[in-house]
Amino acid sequence: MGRQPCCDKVGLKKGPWTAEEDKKLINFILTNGQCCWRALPKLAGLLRCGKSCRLRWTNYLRPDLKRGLLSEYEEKMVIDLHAQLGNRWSKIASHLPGRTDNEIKNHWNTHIKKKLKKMGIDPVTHKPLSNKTEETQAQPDEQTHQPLQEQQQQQQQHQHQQQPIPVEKDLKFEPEKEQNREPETSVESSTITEEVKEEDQIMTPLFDSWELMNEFCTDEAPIIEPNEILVPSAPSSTSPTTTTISSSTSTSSYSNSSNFLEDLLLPDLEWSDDYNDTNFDNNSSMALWDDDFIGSWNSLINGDGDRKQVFDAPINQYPRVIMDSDSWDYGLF
DNA sequence: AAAAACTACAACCGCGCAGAT
DNA sequence: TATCTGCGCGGTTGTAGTTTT
Repeated sequence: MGRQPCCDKVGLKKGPWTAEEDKKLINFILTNGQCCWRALPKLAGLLRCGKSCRLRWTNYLRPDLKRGLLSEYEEKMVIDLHAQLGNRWSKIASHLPGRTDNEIKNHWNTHIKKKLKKMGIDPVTHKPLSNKTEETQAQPDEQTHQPLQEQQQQQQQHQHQQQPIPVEKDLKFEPEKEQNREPETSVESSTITEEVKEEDQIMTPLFDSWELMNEFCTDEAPIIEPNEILVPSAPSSTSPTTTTISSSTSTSSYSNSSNFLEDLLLPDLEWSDDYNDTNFDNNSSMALWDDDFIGSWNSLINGDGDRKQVFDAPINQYPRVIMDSDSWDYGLF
């Protein structure tokens, strides 16, 4: 009958994670991969519920995460996607590799909302704010927020002009469609989209195509097995070859010890023999953990300075993560 | 210098869905 | 088929850090 409960919650620790706990979690996942979250805490020696472990891993410790503030480009993406999808943060996050739904949600609530309001845009409807809507609609709408596109669909349905677009269609980010929007329904959105499109051209090397991005979903990423983790070991002038990742910093008030991952039972993290044999061209070779990324993670975990600064680089300088389905086929993951 | 107010974000909570039994 | 759990999602809370008074 059914399954065992997630956790008995008795004697389980709550609140901020400590460096020690992070160490255990990382260590366990790197060694064993992600197994079922329910069993993980026990196996990893953690007094946490599986849910908490999953959250900690997916939102903070996962190696393919970008850290730091969202770039302007990412912000625009979020705004545009929010106009289409509403508060479906995980869907929005799936379009922004390396970003988590939690991160985007927080950023939306703390930064973007204010920004839009300042610009005179209703962050809920993405329409220009009138005094009336600002005062009387903002709060109630928040509860019953409908994505702009859905509102449009309803309008369209109402007008019997065309068949409704299936909701799932929303999940595809289609810049072309943006252009076809009726101006009065997405003034800001289309403006943003145009800017995004401009940037898109610049960003093409990162996001090979919108199609590619649409297909990428962090949630769909295969489980990373330890023997599948690729870490460059080739000498680099800019980054040490060591894969040592040291003590983490976070709100969990980590120690400044730089020996964090020295203690980890890291699997042999070496170049895969296949690494240079992939069909990626060398200039755009991708790895889960490339030099820059390892450096960034080192910085993050070492706590050397403001972690936000570590990633305060243009998006095209972010470490790349596997995001095209072909990659899975070549044993990189 | 200290207290209050504000900000940012990690973490928690509760719910719903999908799948296991 | 019914029951129950695992997991993921979105909303909310707690708290550390920062700024203002």
